[in-house]
Formats: sequence, structure tokens, C-alpha cells
Amino acid sequence: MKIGEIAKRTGLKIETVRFYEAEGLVPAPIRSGGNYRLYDRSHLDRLAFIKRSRDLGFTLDQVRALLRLSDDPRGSCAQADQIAAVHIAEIDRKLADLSALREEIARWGGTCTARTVSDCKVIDALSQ
Amino acid sequence: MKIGEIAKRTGLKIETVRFYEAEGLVPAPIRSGGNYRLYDRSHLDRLAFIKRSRDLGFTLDQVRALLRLSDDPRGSCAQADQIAAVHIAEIDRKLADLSALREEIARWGGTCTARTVSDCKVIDALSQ
DNA sequence: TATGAACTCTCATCCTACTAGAGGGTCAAG
DNA sequence: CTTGACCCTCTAGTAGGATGAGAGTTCATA
Repeated sequence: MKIGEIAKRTGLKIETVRFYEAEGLVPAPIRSGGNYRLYDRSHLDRLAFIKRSRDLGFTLDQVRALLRLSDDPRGSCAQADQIAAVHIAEIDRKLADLSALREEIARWGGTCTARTVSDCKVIDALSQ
Repeated sequence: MKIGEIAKRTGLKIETVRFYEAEGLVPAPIRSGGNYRLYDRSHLDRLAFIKRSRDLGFTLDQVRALLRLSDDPRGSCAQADQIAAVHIAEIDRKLADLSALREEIARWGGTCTARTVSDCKVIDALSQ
């Protein structure tokens, strides 16, 4: 299949598919007579794996590591575990930060009813 | 005061202070005989405002808009309000996304007890 | 067979919000 | 006079792509 179709099937953008190839995350596919990339099932699986990992918030470096692991089915699973654990910890931290942030912003009152900036709570809170 | 001191006082890095100047967020300060930047109170306030806004997750563009507003105290407060409202909505969306994400990752079991990658739940879940 | 739309190619540049580094100048203390 | 802590400008790099130019390819239809 051509790049447009694999992009549609994986939910990636065409440019992103090429980007992942340039980054070495996906092997370069064969080319047609007209120099078009021609993908097969293995590319589809691999790109779907990447897409899913990215959607879950893994960085490309983490994805790279996970791919390396899944390329070697006899390797230890512990590393994949650890990557996931680190990522969950990061998510928890971000969740905490965002919650605190939301609290603080909400504390402004959400909507400031002042008419002019000089009485505006939002600006006020930021000036502190 | 020199850049090192204002950086310390605001919690910004020296490079970031220079960056904000280059971006036009802060007026260029006067220079000493030795070409050092010399800041005064107004710079300190403005940089603190920026730092605080950034810490709260506003983008530089939003900060720019907020600064424009606070520079004109007779202007309408409604815009500052709207910027904040948009930002809160974004935070809420991110919070929801991250929560869902965490759930999904945690559903792998947190720790996969398989010994080899071929039985690893983490890799499995990503391959789906 | 011709044409036009849709698709693809490479290469280059841009984005956010900084960060890092090279290579040098300034200043106060000892 | 030297040492160390500052500071200067300028360039380039980061993640993860997005966007666009300019050209070639493929395919269905007239």
C-alpha cells in the first residue's frame, strides 16, 4: 500500500510516517517504479505500535526502546515494565501539577466581573 | 541590578531573561560601562509576571496578550478573563486525557511478571 | 490519446520555549 | 597580576512534527 493509505489506516499523517522513517523507527519500504513508498503488513503493525505508544504519551525515545524490546521476543520483559513504570510516575506528577494549577486559576473566581483592567483579578493575581 | 541577580530574584535562568528581551516581552534595559544589562524595579515586576504566568501554564503568546492588557489599565478586563477561561478549559481537557491515559497504562497490571518479552503484557497492549 | 485531479517525491524552512556551548570581555579581591 | 565569578554575542540544537515549494506519477474519464 502507498503512504496515503498507511497514513489513513494508522491515523498518522503522511509527513509523520516519513519522519518516522527518517528517524529510523520504521525500516524504509521498497519503492515502486515511480519512486513511491510501498508498505506491507509489517510496516502497518509497526507504525500502529508507534502511534499507540505516542497516543499513550511515550516519547519517541521510549518508543524506540520498546520497539527494540519487541524486536527481541526472547529478551527480558523487565525493561518494558520499567519504561511503563517511569511513564506512569511522570503522568502522576503531571496530573498533580495540573490539578494544583487548575485550583489556583479557579481561585481567581473564574470570571472576573471588573470592567477595566485596573480592577481585574486575573491581572492582579498574576502581578501578585 | 545585573542579569544574574534579576534571574535569581525571579527564578528565571539568565538565558531565559535574555530570551524574553529578544522576544520583546521585556524592554531592553540600560547598559553599564562594561556593556552589562542593568535592570530596575519595573523589569523585575514584569519578569515576575511572566514567570508566574508561565508557571501557570500560559503560552508565551497568551502572556504577551496579558502583558498588553496590563499595560493599558483602562482597557477592558473581559479579554484577560477570556484568556484565563480558555486556559482553564485546556487544563481540564489535559487532566481528563492524562487520567484516562494513566488508567489504561495501569490496566496493564503496573508490573508485568512475565520473564520474556514474548509474554510481556506491556508490549502486548501496545501491539494490540 | 489527452487531460485533469489526486497523489507522491525531495528538500528546506518553521514552530515553541527555551538550552547549551564557543569564544571572548569585565570586574573585584588578594 | 592573576584568579574566579560574572557577563557579552552569536550560533546551533532540542522534540515532534507542520508547512510549503516545485516537480514527478498514477489513474479515471472524455
